[in-house]
Amino acid sequence: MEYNFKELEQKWQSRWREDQTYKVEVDASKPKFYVLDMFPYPSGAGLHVGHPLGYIASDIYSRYKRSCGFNVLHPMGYDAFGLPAEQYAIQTGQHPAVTTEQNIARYREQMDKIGFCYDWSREVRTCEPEYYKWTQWAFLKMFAHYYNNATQKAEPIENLVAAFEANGTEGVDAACSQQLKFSAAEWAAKSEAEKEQVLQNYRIAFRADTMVNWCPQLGTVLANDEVKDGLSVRGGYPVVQKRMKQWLLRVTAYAQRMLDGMDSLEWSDSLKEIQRNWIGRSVGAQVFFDIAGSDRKLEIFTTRPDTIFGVTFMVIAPEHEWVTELATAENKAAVEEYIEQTKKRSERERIAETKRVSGVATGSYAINPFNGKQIPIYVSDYVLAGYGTGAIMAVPAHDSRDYAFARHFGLDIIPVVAGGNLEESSYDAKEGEVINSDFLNGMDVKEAINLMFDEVEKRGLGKKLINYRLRDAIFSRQRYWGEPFPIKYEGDVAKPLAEEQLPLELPAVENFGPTEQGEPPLARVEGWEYEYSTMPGFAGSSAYYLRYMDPHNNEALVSEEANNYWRNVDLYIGGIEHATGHLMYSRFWNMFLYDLGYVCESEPFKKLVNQGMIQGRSNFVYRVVGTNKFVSLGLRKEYETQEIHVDVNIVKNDILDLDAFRAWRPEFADAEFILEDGKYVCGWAIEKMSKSMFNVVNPDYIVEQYGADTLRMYEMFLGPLEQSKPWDTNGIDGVHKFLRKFWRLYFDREGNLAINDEKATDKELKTLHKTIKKVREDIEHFSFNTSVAAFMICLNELGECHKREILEPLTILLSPFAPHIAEELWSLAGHTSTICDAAYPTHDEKYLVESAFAYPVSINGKVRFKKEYPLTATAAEISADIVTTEEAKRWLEGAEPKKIIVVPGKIINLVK
RNA sequence: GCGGAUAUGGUGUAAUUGGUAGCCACGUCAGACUUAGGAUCUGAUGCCGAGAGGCGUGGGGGUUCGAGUCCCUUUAUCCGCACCA
Repeated sequence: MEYNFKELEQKWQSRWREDQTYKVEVDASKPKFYVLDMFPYPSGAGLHVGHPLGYIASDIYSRYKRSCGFNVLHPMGYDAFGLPAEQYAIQTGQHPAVTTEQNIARYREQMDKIGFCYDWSREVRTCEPEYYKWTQWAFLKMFAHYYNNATQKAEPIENLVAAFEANGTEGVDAACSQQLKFSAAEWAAKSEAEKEQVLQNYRIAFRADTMVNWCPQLGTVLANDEVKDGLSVRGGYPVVQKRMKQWLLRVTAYAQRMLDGMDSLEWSDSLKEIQRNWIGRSVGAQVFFDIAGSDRKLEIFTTRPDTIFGVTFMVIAPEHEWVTELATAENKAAVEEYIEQTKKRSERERIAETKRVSGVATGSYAINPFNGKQIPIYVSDYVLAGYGTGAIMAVPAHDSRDYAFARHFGLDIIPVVAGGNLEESSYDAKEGEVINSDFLNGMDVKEAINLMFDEVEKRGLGKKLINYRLRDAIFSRQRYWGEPFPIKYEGDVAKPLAEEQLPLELPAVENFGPTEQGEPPLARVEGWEYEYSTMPGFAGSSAYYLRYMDPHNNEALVSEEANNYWRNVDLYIGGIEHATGHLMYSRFWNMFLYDLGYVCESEPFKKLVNQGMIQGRSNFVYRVVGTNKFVSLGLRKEYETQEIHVDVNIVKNDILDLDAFRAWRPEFADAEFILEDGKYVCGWAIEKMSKSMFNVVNPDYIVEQYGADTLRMYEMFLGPLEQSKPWDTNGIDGVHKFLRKFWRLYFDREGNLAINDEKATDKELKTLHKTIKKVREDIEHFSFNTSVAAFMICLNELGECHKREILEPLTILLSPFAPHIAEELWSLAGHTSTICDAAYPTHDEKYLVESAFAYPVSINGKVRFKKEYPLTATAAEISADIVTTEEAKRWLEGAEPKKIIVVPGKIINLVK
């Protein structure tokens, strides 16, 4: 019987579907395990061969865990709201719901062919009202809560109102946009609208007038993680800064908890580092500087209060609220012109020109609170409005940016820390002896910083403060294809809908572009009395892992019972590109729900593995310039040639299929070839997988040619999961050959089923148990490439063997990797239940002992011995030969260098 | 500029975590079978050398009986952040 992968893969896929083999329920009798893939955005292009990499890894792990006796939750769904579908709708008039539906069908079809063990009864789609009801619900909860810094958790906004009524802001320590100060009487005197205005300063979901990333081409604002190098991540359009009224989420309230929480997570260090940088915690001092001739005080933030005696000027951002006020009559024109100039520059230009020094004096002066010196105040765009207070004290001697500015404008540079060469550059290091600084002189920098924190506070000039680079997340998008906000307006006052009114469904529209007045598409909907913006892409993906636990519950996001059982994700697999977006928002969202008692774990994803990206491997042909002749790679130097991308699907092992090439495009129909050794060899390069480079390899094509099991194993065999690597179809034969060989183990040379009950030899048992140990350990360590290699070694060692005692455990061992062939062989061996219910084999140590190494130290250090043990030797017998380090030492002193020290496994380290 | 990662045959990679470098594959070469096939099987294959032998994990240095692995230094590539005070 031949290995007919097509037939048997279809057979088992439909059997799994009919039997609902992979459907799971809460089962208190078994330990749970939750394996999750980052759900895909269903784009029109379908899946290419790189997408399933992580899915295959998680599938192998799920099947393995299940086989080890765990109740495994392994769901899949779609992140279905988003920009591309809407952009497509604007161009074609096709409703995003329609194209999304089509794309999902295509994705599902492609995924099914690979044989994943998802519980599809739990599928979620973020664009469906039953799902986004809970996205809106969470938003309402955030609107109704504030973050209490004292208790370090979210609390109902009513508590805050009660506090205001009792004592005003006195004693309130809450996360907010601005520090406010008012008494109980002042609070009582406010109108409803004014009170709401104040509360917006504290709500976790709130509306505010802020600087946003505005993308004119997309017609919407974007969050920081959706902008890269001044361009939108989706589409690559320029982004400008603009002041607008927007919904935001107060993620900054959770900055410290997100930092602390990371200690307990099994994430890669590099990913944790990216999140730490993004949060950007820095400890410093807030200091108020008097302004000469004004009762205003300029508030700044500095991490180097020790350098305050070296301050020679101040700088405020062009967007600083006092800019025009600080500009004196004679400087007003210059300041205003500078502000105008800055406004015109896009974010991208600003980034590109970071080395250019620009700025202008306001004409006003500040007073150094420590030495009374008057220092000029400048405006410059090297100070950012969004960080700290938008104003700095400049210490040119010890900050390179201040140094460049001072040099450019000829300002004083006063050293206050000994070290460096100020003729050339500033001395930024946080070490050395403090000089020119009154009472700080002679101290070490770190000592001085700490003293200054106390000193600033003691003199009433400010206080020690922790600043985060993390910004509150902008939560509205001026787009159609997203969750509507369950918010109405009375005047300018936001009124939330009641929970019972959810979901607020997205209405149908005809035209997906902005209105003539520049309003979002929802403004076109007649009778739409709610917010016109919709929620951003990350809204729907922030809590989807919770919904999978209980996807059809209409009473709660997730029932307490389901949540207490499944708790959180044990293994999360996905791309690193979500490091600062989804993975931050999800943690924030989950922590918020945890504070409110809706979920039982504060961290959503215990262990996270980032699979690498699969790049494309392009192939080239070389056309002799001006002809329709194509020259093979090795001979191209002899001609003047032009390199042309050729479809990788008509190239095999870099050899071009000449007929397929002629048929590929009409202009090549009468192509001639200059061959080497009768073949046309193509050139190649590693590039991004994209249609324009003809290097997209479709998984369906591979499944068609080799079968899903081969695709699964080959993707794993390609290299370590975390590593990015090019897709290279050359080499897939090796894996396919392995599966065919595995298949043949069950049959004799005539093709008859030949599995028998003969007793296995020690050698065969040794091979089996070695393989079991290796494969199990490799799966646990996500080292799937080496486990595939272990299977191949096993087969090479086994040769021809039809023994049930060997084949059955091997088949179970293989089943997570190649489930279809394993199922088929399992049933051929006479089993009626599916193989995924079979217990995963465990190894027996007694078959593993083979040989031991010894490295005694001879006089010249060159002697090495190896001792072989018979297969039947036990670990105990080998241990008897071990000479401990102490004994070895004594023995070495006796200078008998040829004696052997034997150590199985671990080798002892000898000291001469 | 700051932070992180990586570097091993013609190619993808492996190495008991300091212990025989190159497992397993691809590719290549040779052979077998064969109504020449993109099938199957066997063998060889790091480099130099006829050989003995020598060299060899990006480069240089160090620790060690012993280094791909640890330390210092340097180069290249990739990723993240980037006027964050």
